[in-house]
Amino acid sequence: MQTKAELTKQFILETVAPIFNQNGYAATSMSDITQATGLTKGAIYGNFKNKEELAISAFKFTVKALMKRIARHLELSDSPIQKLFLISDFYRNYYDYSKQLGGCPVLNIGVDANNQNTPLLENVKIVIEKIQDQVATIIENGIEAGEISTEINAMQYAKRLDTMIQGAVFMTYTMDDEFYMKDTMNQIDQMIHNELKA
Amino acid sequence: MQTKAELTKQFILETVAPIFNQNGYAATSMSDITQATGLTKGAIYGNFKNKEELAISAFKFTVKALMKRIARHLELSDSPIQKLFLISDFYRNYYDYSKQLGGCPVLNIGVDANNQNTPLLENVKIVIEKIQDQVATIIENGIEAGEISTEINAMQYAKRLDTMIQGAVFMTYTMDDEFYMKDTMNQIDQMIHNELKA
DNA sequence: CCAATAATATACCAATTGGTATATTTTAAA
DNA sequence: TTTAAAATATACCAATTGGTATATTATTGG
Repeated sequence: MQTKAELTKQFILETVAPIFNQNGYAATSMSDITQATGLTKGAIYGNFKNKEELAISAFKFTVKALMKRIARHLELSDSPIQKLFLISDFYRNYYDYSKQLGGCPVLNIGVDANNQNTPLLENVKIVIEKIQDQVATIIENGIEAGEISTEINAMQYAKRLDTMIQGAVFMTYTMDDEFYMKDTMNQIDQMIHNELKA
Repeated sequence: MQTKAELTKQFILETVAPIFNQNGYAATSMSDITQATGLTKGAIYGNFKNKEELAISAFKFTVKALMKRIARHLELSDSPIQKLFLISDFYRNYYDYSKQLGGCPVLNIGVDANNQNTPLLENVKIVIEKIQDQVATIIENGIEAGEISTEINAMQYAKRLDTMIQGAVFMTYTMDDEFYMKDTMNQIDQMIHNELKA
């Protein structure tokens, strides 16, 4: 059984995470947080050392939910190459899903923290590396399974896919137009077909 | 001859633009601005209505410089397809150049203004559309000149290029690693060769 | 060189910022 | 049910926020 405090901490994070994600670090005030949670400063500062620790925890909270969701989606197939198609499939609906999170945490916090909040930025970097490692592993498994050409540099392609996806997320949000997301995913599917397949 | 006030206005913009671009709107305070310029609030508010107008003017100032630089680079060839290669060529060195601007204004202000500052976001949208129109025009000229396949949808490809470039800018800045920029530009060159060429 | 005006500096405003010390309430084990 | 401890609320802090009214200084055309 969870203690009351653990539940409160959880509640604060799930309430505050989308706010930080939407507004950014500086534009989110402690009074935004007390207002949204209905709690007082005592409760917030009792559970988190300061604003920065809260922002980092909130980022981790959002990323954890996102990663779990992706991982679950990738379970729909065991085939490495099909898993790659499942990634583009996941991002086809990412605009709607990520809106619930307050936007894409990697993009938003990545840009927001740049030259602003070093510890926060470090956490974003770690997440990006983790994602790319996972995609690279899928590609490597595909090569071993004979599904993907041995010519392919797994990490390079993982980074290419990640770069294209982040570009599509940025354009989709900024222009408020899902065309970018959908078209980029079509482009990625074509890449998998034409360049990656053995 | 420019009046003293016009020179001051110019000076404020060139001093303040990179600060807004780096920090974002909320994280840039009026005292940051007075400190950086060495001017007082009287001078700032005498030249700009308020913080928002200053931020918008600063964004336009940066974009103007950037667009001029790109336009000049594209003058190096008259051939549409060579102009496309010149675009990727320009962005190969974009990390170093854009650092002087305080980062990529489209990416930084685009993300920062999302759900935060509607007038600022509108200005970012207009810039993105303008850029895409220009690229689409180059592609259309290439089709007319017989350099580019008639199968190509100019605007779709302009958006794809823009999306990939923005993704590369984001990854390069967030990871502080130019690999993303360089590799994406190689990828774009390959696309031009393999998909666009007539 | 002078006067009208434009430009900038100064001093101030209420509101809000992140954070803390302390008081109060709630929790949970005995 | 009592009680020690944990969790939350309250009241406060100095510093900073964006912005303004007014005083002072520069500028520039005649």
